[in-house]
Amino acid sequence: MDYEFKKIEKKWQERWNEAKAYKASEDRSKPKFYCLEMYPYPSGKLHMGHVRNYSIGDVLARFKRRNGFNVLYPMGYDAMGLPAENAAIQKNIHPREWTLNCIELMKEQQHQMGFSYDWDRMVSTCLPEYYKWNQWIFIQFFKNDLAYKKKVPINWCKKCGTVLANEQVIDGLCWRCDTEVEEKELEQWLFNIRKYADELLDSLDDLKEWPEKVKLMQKNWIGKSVGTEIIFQVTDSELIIPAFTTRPDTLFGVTYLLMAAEHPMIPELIENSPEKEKIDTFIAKTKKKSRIDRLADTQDKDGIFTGRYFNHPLTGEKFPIFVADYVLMDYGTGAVMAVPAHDQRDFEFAKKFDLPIRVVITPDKDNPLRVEEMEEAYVDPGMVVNSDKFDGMTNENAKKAITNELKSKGLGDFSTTYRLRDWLISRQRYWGTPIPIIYCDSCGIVPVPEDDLPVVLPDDVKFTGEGNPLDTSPTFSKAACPECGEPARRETDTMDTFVDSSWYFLRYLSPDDSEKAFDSEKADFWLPVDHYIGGITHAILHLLYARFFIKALRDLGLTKISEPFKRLTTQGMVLNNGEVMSKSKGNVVDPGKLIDKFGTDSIRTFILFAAPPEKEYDWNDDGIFGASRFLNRIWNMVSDNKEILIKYGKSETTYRYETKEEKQLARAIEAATKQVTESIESLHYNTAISGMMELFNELRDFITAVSGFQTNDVQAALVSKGILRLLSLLNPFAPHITEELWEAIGGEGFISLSDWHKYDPSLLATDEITLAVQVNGKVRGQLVVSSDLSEEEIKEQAQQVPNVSKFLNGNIRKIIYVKNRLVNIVV
RNA sequence: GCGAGAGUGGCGGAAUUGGCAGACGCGCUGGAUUUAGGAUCCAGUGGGCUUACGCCUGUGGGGGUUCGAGUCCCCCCUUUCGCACCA
Repeated sequence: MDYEFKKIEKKWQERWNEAKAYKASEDRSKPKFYCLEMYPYPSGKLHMGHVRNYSIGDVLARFKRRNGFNVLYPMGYDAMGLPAENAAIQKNIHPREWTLNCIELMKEQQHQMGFSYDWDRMVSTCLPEYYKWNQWIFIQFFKNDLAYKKKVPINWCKKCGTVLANEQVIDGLCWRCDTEVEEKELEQWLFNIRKYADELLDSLDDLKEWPEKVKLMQKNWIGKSVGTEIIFQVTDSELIIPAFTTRPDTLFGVTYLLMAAEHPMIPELIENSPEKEKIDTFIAKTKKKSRIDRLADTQDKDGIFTGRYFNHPLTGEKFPIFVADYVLMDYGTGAVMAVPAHDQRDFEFAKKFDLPIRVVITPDKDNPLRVEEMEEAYVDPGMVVNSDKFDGMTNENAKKAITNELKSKGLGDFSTTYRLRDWLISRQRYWGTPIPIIYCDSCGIVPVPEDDLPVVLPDDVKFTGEGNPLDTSPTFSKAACPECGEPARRETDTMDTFVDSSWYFLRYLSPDDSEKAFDSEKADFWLPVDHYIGGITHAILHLLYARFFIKALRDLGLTKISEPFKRLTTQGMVLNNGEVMSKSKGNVVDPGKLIDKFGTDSIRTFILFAAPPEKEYDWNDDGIFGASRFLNRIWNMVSDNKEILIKYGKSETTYRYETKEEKQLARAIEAATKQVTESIESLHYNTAISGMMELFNELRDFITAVSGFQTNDVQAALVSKGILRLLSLLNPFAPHITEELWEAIGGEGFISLSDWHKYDPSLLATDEITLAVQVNGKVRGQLVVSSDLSEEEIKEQAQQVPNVSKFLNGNIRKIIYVKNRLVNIVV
């Protein structure tokens, strides 16, 4: 008979609510612990990924609370974004209505899961009370040169009339209407994240409790590269072309120069070229294929001679200038010095266009590389040759020497470039934060005065699926210039929703504050977040943006901290048959149905037991029966032993345990406490649960083996202690059933707010130890000895073990004893 | 191509500093019991050999270090993830 989980779970959720059991405040008498989960996009339905994410966090929050921490554990909704707008288009429902409805549904399911959030702190980013502060922060950024407007290339869908994010371009086509995406230049708003590139990179080292993998991904994304910028003089011209290189040591091996098709200097360079038309065609072709084909054929290099030459900065020699499709405008300077002997791409290009190849680095100076014999570029370190006065240097030394030479002649300098680009935040969409800017013909770009915030999203808009709905509002874009009062135009772009999520964890600290974005004092108290849990999918973008925000806010004097998240756990995805769960694949497992069938305690216990948090988990329905059975067995064990639990439950009496069974159970209780405690701390919830299962098995074995224990004070108290301990340890995982059983046996208050047990190491010690006895590393028998026996005696006894002696043959070379573990006899 | 992980029973997964591989659960097999439930309880469960005590073998493959290797070192294979012409 299953216990009545539905009734019980509802009962305790209501009790916790009424008592505001998990409310957090700035109580300075206890150490603080900020436990944060990545807030969800409110799709309306919880999916298994959410269940896993929040179960991980909830166990931690409950554990820390019971260990004397003042725990802040909030929840909110990342409520702006495209799905709401699509719902508006498809179902003719306003995004706000759709979103708020979804939030209610989602919140209801989270309540059902029994997560111990402080719901009074809930935040929804789609409300003007929240996005007002996005706008306020934007204005602070704008005033401090962290937000600026610039013409940038973007993905443009003509049919939808909107910009697309890179992820929304699929095989060069618009994800929604399959129209070919154009590259276009548009005036867009950007955040100057590059200003923080160095700090974002360097302080990764301070994040000791982040997964290396995530830090590495961020490092690669920032892509810092140190080198030299060299100025190349165009022959018979005043024009100069700067090029960035990480290999200034190969400067004497340069035999041509390459420029990106988008390079702004090209029109001037080819102005008078007889081949102008051909070059233009090539450039047009290259620009068009950019994103689409560049990904497809990264091997085939193509280019065209511009008809122009440059003079080598140190030798004065004349070399040709090419336009090449593999040179990118948005990295470095958009121009590259080509060294075919020491760069594989240049090598291939030189072969194709029959350009000279000059060896300037060689691995062995007595036996230099021969161009004729080279089948690929030599890119490793070596000795400098054919480089005038730099010959004989190691190439590492030559990097500095050659750069210094260039520097002294005003032809170059040390330089650093980054792969990281500034963060483009403009979106031509409705359901986001309006960018608080007004364009005035006479005053230019003017921020909305802070007193006029928020700039609220208008309702008089049409959702047609084409263009920015904000442009359809007859009123929104009309505004008076804040400076001169003349009629002006309001910005209709909205912000990327990653802006919302870059600081929401600060808003939780004072969600109802109408005076400021967040309370700096509270931020100093609660931040950094002690443990942040979320999907690996956000390893780069969200986590990098949030780190950037905190640093920027710090420099604005609003917070003292430099890193928002102290410890990070990226939980693995929940798959189904090896595939991501998605509506289109029809393989979504609905947690709602499972809650209904098994109860939330079983689901929580199961999902945490199934695999360690960081690992992917391929969903399998069967396993959940195990968790459900486990809880039912505990329920029955408590019911069967109710009398002794009520009688001995609160007893503090300590007893001496005499029998083997008593000693074993007493020890198992402490061992489980130790294991569960340590496993939770290291987030190995699966082994924590197996530890509790072992304790249960020990209790069951004791109850079965020792008849009449109910009437024996020592034994009844021991069983009672064991069961209570089990409930206590289980509570963070299965909070409802444990509260109910706790109450049923006369426990006072909430078990979820009771003190966590410290294990007693003295009870862990045994007076008998079992050793494995090996001969030449192979286990041949076992030896049970008293724990105070000397090493000599143990070695002696080991030889007498029945199955061991026959392998000895009398010639023992060595005996190795590993304390409490084994004896290995080498013959 | 570059970078970072991961390979353990039928399955999910355990294994302190190198120290009895397979904890715990699922599944499966056999048994008990029952107002038949995905119930409960007991026993078994890596492979091979053996009537049995036991023996051999076994953590992707191949070498090595060691009294002893899932764990450390070298080479290879498979696989997942990230980046992908970054000058």
